[in-house]
Amino acid sequence: MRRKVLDVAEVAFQARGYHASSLGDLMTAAGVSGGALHHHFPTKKALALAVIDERVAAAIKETWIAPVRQAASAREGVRQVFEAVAAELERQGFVRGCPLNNLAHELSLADPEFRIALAGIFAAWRQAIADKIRADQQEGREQGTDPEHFALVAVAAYSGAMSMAKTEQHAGPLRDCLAAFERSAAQAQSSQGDPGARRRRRVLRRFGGT
Amino acid sequence: MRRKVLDVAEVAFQARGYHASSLGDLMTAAGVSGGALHHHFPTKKALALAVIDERVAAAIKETWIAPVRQAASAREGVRQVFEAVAAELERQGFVRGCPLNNLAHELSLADPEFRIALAGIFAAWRQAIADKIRADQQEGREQGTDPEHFALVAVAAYSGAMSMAKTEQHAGPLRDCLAAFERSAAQAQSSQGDPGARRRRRVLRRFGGT
DNA sequence: TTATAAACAGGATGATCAACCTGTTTTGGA
DNA sequence: TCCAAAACAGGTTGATCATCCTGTTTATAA
Repeated sequence: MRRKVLDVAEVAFQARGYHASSLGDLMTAAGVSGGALHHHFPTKKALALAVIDERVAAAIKETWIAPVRQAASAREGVRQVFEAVAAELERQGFVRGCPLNNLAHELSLADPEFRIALAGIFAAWRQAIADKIRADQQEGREQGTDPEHFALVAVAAYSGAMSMAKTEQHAGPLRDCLAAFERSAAQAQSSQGDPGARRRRRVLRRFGGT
Repeated sequence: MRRKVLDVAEVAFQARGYHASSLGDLMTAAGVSGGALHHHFPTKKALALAVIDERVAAAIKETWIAPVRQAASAREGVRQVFEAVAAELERQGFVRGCPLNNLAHELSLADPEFRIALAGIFAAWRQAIADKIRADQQEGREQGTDPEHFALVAVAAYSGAMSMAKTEQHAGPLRDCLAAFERSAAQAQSSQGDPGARRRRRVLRRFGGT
């Protein structure tokens, strides 16, 4: 019952937003009485916090954190996620937007508890990518890359591209962002002829080695 | 009177969002009677459309489009805007987020008219940056850059970084994004040792020149 | 079996909302 | 000066909202 309410609330908050989703709507959609809902979630805010902590965080983990960890490298992981999300949007023919960003925009300024919960998910998201960059570096790749900067730009570009994709109802921005990312990756690879980068890599391989 | 209502609505929609701002709040804040408000804006939706068309579009023009056009180059313009916005946020000590993105997330799926109005602003924003890249190219710069890709990534990175800045209530993400951008620009410049790029530049300078 | 609490039902409540409507005032042109 | 239209006032309406309250059922453990 609690699970069903969370299912319905997750979908409704994602599709219509927090304020536009009334508890009456959720009760009807979930087939739940007011008493039951009030028992599990005394207030609407409590319900939203549960959705954020249990569902939105899980969505980021499944969509982003796990694939990036499993990928051959951070760049390859980011590329795969962009590709997978764009493909899924094209398959669905509809863009609902990023669950985290959708709620972050509506609720970050509404209540400090919302804001902190949402900020924590952003932080975990970025850290997973930065950690992957650091792992790459320990294996000799990505010597000139700042892990935090890379993670921030990846998350920011994804979030912003998804914003536009949602507004335009088209996966194009995600595709273009992916294309730009791949082009810059190719450029970075070709510019490894940069003498500074090559020297730095040798040094770090010797000093930071296994 | 109409102007005062728009002023108040712009601030309220930005700070609390569309659904969380009641017409009663706006009437009180603007010192306007219900009849006056209903006279100028028959429905709440009409008011929101006016805010989008007249205020949000103007904000993007002032903050982004005009500075980019006036800048020495597209990259320099983007850099300046990031710098100016980050400095302003640090001065205010509070992050309200990007007006366009705030409304885009809340309203894009709520109503097709909202969505189309918002998508138009995004398109104009991107086109101004892409046009500046093309102008740069006619002057011999940015030969290897795709104008649309560059514009999309700039807007996406800004939007996403601002999302995080709003959620974290800190300008850090904007600063980090700017730092990553400047680093990649330096890298791109150093990799202009790429023989193809150098040759292309000479050719275009001769052909497209003044 | 019985005691106890959790889970749930269904409705009541007061507040708030957007929209609307009927008058009154102000403005601008003839 | 006169008239018509725009601008505005102030209150009403019916709907909807989140919350809460009183019972009833179900599960758990002694």
